[in-house]
Amino acid sequence: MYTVEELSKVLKVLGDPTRLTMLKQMEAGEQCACSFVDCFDISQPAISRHLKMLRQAGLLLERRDKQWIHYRLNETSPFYPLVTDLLANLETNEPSCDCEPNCAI
Amino acid sequence: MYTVEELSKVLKVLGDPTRLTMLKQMEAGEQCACSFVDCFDISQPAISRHLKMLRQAGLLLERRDKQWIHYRLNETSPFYPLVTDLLANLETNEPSCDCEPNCAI
DNA sequence: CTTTCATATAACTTTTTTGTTATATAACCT
DNA sequence: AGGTTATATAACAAAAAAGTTATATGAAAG
Repeated sequence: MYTVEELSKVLKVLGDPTRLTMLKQMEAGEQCACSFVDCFDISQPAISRHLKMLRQAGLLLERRDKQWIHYRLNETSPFYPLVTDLLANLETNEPSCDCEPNCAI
Repeated sequence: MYTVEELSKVLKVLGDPTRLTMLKQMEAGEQCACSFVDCFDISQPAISRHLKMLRQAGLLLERRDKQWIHYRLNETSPFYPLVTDLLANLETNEPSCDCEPNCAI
């Protein structure tokens, strides 16, 4: 059971096309932050702030590998079931972002 | 399947404590607009705008009875399953709003 | 050690959201 | 008709969100 405050806070974070697309991409697995920078038409700091919001909502976990930071869905979040359910009903972004990240995965 | 644009738009509308609480109250059935005005600590025009946003997102239907307007969840919305699922996992607001609407229901 | 690359943070601007007060509309009630 | 009640809209102010450029941090590579 979520409280109104905590659920509305998470829904607000989810209610943005950039962040929703980021999550959709992480549905398939870990994503390097650099791949988001390549995919979206906004600046690197803007990407960084979107990721921070998702992290602060507890929806993401990060893993540092050398200079790259990889983000993935936090399966232990109380909102993980909600997130996966939403993503399962979300169309893959067209045209799909097929840019190659310059990290070694 | 929802598109990123339409889902993020609906989640943004849902991502507000006032609107989420309104929906929770409508989970039990139709609610008179006047009862929202009594329940929340914001002005009547603010209530009216929140209801408008929920209506414009297609989440509500309205029924006029004399001077009162009653709102209820739109069961035919493509987002109705999502909304009911969210509300089912949402705590009832404490302290519960037990103000009596002055309409004859 | 200095440069480079990936990412984060700071400072600031623009846009969006949410509230307010004042006013309009619509229905009801003498 | 004229007053009252319920709801909506307009105009505006304050707060929050989302973007930008400039700068900082931290790891890698010469």
